[in-house]
Amino acid sequence: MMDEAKKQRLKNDGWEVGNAADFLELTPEEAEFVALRLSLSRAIRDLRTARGLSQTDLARRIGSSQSRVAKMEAAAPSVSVDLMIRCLLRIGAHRDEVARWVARPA
Amino acid sequence: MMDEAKKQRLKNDGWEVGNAADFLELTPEEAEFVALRLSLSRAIRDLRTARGLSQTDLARRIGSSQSRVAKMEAAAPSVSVDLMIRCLLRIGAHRDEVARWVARPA
DNA sequence: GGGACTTATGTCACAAATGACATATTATCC
DNA sequence: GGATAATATGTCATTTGTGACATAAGTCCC
Repeated sequence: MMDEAKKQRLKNDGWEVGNAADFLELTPEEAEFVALRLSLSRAIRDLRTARGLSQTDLARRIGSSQSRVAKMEAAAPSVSVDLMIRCLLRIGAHRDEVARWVARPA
Repeated sequence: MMDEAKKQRLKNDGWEVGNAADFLELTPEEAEFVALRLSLSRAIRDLRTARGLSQTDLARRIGSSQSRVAKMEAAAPSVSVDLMIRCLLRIGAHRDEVARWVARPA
């Protein structure tokens, strides 16, 4: 978390401090959607590293490429929620776990 | 639920009774994925009717067409999970509710 | 039976996602 | 600091998803 002192300094320099939703002017729904995507992407990275797999390993396992795994973990816009969920299920996660990540606060 | 008597009759006629996963020979992950999709589609219909909206109303609200709403509620293959989730959030559902539907058994 | 309304199904032009590949950047070890 | 592995970023042809439209089929009231 950014401390108050830094916030004040930035503000003096002409910056406002907010979150991604503020910056990109997202509606609340849109903000929830990106948060959901972020949470899923983190889950993929966590699960993968927990299993001791490289991105290349995981890619092979789910029939995709290393670059796409990287993009999934970065929650890149070119990655759909479908893909992330299918990926998680493929690693052995179950619906209820996916659900936890869907709900998990950013 | 189909009763046992009917199952027996069908079997006598040369049918086996199973579920969609059996029939389509889905892997367990794939089966979980379609169950997840089905649950979301039902959620959309339930939420819509609970709000007293027609498919056309909902379509307008989410910036889509009546036909697409119909396809969402039918969990048609041409509908992505992304779309269904964005739709639910747009109607006013929140991440934790979406999560419940994601986890809900078929 | 004929409107008015709602939902289902088919099609299509266009947009977005996907896997693959190349290449760049960043650790990690010697 | 060079070699090696891991991760990130860019591009592209093909596939898939999307909104829109038309039209069929079902429902309800008169």
